[in-house]
Amino acid sequence: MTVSRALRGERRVAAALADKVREVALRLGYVPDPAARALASQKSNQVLVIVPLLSNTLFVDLIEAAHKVLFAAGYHLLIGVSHYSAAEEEQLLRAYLPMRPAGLMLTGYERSAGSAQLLAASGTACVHLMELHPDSAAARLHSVGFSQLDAGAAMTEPLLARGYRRIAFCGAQLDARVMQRLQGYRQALQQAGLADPGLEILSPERSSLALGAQLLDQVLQLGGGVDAVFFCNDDLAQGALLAANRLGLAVPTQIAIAGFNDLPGSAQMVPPLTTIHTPRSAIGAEAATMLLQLLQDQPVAQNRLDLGYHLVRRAST
Amino acid sequence: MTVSRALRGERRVAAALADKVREVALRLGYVPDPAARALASQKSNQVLVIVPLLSNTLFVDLIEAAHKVLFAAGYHLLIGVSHYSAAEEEQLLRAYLPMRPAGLMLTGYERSAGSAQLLAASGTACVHLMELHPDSAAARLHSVGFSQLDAGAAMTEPLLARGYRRIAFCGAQLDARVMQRLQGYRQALQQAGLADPGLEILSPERSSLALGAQLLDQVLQLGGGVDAVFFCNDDLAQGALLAANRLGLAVPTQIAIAGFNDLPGSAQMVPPLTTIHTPRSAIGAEAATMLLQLLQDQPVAQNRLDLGYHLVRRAST
DNA sequence: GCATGTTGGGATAGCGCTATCATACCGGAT
DNA sequence: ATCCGGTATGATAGCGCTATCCCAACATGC
Repeated sequence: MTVSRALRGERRVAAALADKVREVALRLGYVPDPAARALASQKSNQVLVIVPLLSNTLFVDLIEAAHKVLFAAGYHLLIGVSHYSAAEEEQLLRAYLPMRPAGLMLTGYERSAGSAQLLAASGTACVHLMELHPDSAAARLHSVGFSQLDAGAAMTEPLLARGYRRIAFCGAQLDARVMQRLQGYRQALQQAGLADPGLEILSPERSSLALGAQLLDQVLQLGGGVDAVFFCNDDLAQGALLAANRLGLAVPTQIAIAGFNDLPGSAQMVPPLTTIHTPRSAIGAEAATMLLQLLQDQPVAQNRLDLGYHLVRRAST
Repeated sequence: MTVSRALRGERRVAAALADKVREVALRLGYVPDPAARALASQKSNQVLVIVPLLSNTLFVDLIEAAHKVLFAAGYHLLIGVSHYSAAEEEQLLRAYLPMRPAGLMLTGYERSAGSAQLLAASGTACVHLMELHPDSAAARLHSVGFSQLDAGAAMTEPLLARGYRRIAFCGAQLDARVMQRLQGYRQALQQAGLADPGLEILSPERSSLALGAQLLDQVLQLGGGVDAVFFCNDDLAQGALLAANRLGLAVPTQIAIAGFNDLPGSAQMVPPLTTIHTPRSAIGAEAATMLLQLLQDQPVAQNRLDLGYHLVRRAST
């Protein structure tokens, strides 16, 4: 018992004894068995993270930052990929929750009834990423992110201010966050009296460069003097920029193109892409810190942490 | 004991009884505790995968494919990211090996002495990804991939055949696989009597679009009529293509650009990028299958599985 | 008829930790 | 000298499974 306590730093063990224990453990190469720990204490040192995709830098940034904070605190990440499917997410929860993860990090709030039930039944501490919970008074929920709706407006308004009048919106994937950005775009256009549902092009397909090119094509077929396009994601916008290049369309003079997320390649594009920079690493790190506080029964300063975003003006608009 | 056996399908349990057990387990929502299983059986159902990076589609493809095969067999992935650092890899092994993963999937063969020792001491089944082991007779080692050296030559030779004479090589990261591709490039040039160490530009930095642009700059400063550049990675090549576009350099007429790996964006570039397509998903899936055979003590058909690669000729050369 | 499998089911004893309660010890108040 | 509360250490009993041995029941071959 004393060794167990000394190594975990739990309760008080005389400093001299604790040092000796650690020294001997090191010398013998003794490492506590995580399985036995988990069995005896009824909780593991794993934190389950479920992201929609791994092939988007966005989520990788989140994971890397969270890993750094949690690994330093002795926790390990168990990474699940839901492919934007509530059913797959539920399947992952069903598979991983029995491992009694110490905590959870989930993306957004949209999930199946089964998932919600599993989560409630497990009672595991959970932090939600990317989206803030709409109800700021929901004290039981923890979230770190920014307002996707505001960010959508924050891209649209400057475009309006610059004089663009027929601004199309291209969305793919159509997950909750994309729809919120769309909502922000709509509100901004409405406020300017320029709303037109015909300017919205939505596709349920996975976001990609190739799809960006296709969506630009659709925009061009709209006619009616579309002078700017707000893509819900930099992937799409990059694809559109390349397509414009292929078609000999001048950006931004013939058509302006804007994206969202500020992915690595966006600054390199020709012309460089105007986009909204989102603080993925900070979200991952802060969410991990919040989870750690939850796990250690420390008071959490804010259960709804808004990390904002900012507009990055480049030459594509 | 009978329930345990019925649920695992281990040994023979009367079919009727086994069905009944499963039915009751389902009804009660009973799921065996993985920690208790791990403690009693001295092995977990987790497979540790260590990749250099998550921000490269290459490794994500590997992981997704391996996950699919292993998840279906009841195993879970424990993903570690080494950032191309042998020290970080060792740290990950030190953290994760005590969890007694059922198996391991590692990238390449370069690792620290400490890592090698940990691996040997653990005796865990291990499959190596991407690179084939140079010694095909090393029966104890299991690998799935392709010859990086041959692939390097397979890009260089067609360039020579097309009449390019001053072919530069740009490499970043400089991990083992990049160096093998470089070797293939060298051999091809030597065979053609066109070798020139001055045409090699190597940078230890992380591969990125921005670095690709910088490396292209360096190539242009070489002078001497460089007519083609083989980038060790599509990231770099894409960056170079964009940079050429910015500089008003015509590709491929003024300079031809080739990459490696056939990443998603490469076909979308202007002009589309000539590259080597590598079978990442197949490697992940086959490696997982091989590991599964190892875990179930089934005979493994080949302990060194060559999945090849192929040249994708596009307009950038 | 008996030794010799073979097969399905069960009893027992851990796996290596931690929760919990007990105890020893110490200084200070009575 | 006794009592008492607080603190450091220790004894005990599991956590929920599986490895292993055991046994009953029945089949097989000579």
